Amino acid sequence: MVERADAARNREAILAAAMRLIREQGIDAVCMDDVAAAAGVGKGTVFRRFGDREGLVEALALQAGEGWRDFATGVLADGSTSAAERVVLLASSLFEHVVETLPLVRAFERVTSKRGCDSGFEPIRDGLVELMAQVDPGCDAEFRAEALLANLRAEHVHHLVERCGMPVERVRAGVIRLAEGLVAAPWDATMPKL
Amino acid sequence: MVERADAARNREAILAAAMRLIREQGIDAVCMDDVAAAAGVGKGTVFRRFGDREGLVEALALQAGEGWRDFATGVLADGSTSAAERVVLLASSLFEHVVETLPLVRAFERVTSKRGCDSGFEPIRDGLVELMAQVDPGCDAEFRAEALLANLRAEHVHHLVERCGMPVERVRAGVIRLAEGLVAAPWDATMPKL
DNA sequence: GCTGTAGCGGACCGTCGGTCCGTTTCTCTC
DNA sequence: GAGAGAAACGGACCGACGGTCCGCTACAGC
Repeated sequence: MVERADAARNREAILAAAMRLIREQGIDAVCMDDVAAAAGVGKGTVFRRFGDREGLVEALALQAGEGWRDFATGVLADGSTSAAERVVLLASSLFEHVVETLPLVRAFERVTSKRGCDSGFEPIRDGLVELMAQVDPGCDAEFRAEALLANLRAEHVHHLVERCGMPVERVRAGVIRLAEGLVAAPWDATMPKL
Repeated sequence: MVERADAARNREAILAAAMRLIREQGIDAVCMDDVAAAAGVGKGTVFRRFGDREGLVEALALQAGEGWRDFATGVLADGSTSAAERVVLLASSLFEHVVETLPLVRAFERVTSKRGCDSGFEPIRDGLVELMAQVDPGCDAEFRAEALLANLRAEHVHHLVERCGMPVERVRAGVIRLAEGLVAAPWDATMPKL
């Protein structure tokens, strides 16, 4: 059974309304009634579509992260660049994605019981672990990948920018240097400073 | 005016009850009525003492973190060890504290609007930044300190242990190697692998 | 003991996530 | 185009929970 036309229309309206509200007010200030009202539908419709609050935020994050996920998948599949380069590329592109959709990704991190910066994120995480292992076989690649990802959590980025007052540019530079440092072979005298 | 005897008794009872409930069930499953009932006091008493939910969790975190804060303050003041050694010592001791009180620190991170793994944490954070600057003048010490702390968030540790299935010992080793790596001078050929 | 006041407790309130079910609307078939 | 059946709708409703209020209690100072 294909999705009914009105159902599809409502789905889009709800996603758009929720996205706008969360961007404007932050997840904690947005309740499901607000979303329903802003979308011009009944509350029951929101829950019918998305199950619960978590489902709605997850659907939003999935939608917002689609472009980045495609890009990242391409990076992982691209054999023409070194593993180290690909790690840096993944980190910087994820950073851009997180910065651009900060309130949403933050909402997702807060609300979901799953981890990761995005839904459907696991294959990319696993790819990153694999790259880390290629760069330095014998290291704890999983721990290292997670250490990098910890610096890319929306909550962490938000903390650096809002609470520590770092400009986004400075955080970007730090993230890239950190990624470079994590994939620089320890014996490499040209390892950039973090 | 000194705190009245019954008030002090109730304060302790509430803290103990809340601590136990959060440890047993996690912060999300514990409501304020439960805490009041478990402490054998009225709900109003809980709110009178601690203001709100956040205040209660903050008081708990403050109490639980007291020992570690004292230790860390001592480490910062100890001039007989190198900056690099002190960074590693701070990281490993904080890791132990976080592991030992995981549910509580996690609750604190979730509930509070402040950041940091603990209340009264800022001076130690600042000391860590200072140490990073000593180790490598010219680096972005604040970013580097935060990068280390990001790996010591209760949520991150919980993620590694519970979701990734890493034994605590493995995470501990990773954290220590990461700290060592962050304070190893880039030109140092003996830098340990992360 | 008496008294003033800090403290107590639990009924009460508003909000919000989630459910339910009578009504509406779409789509498929003839 | 009309009728039937299913899918979707919507908002009244419910239970849980954080937080408040205020009449009552009991501690501490005299």
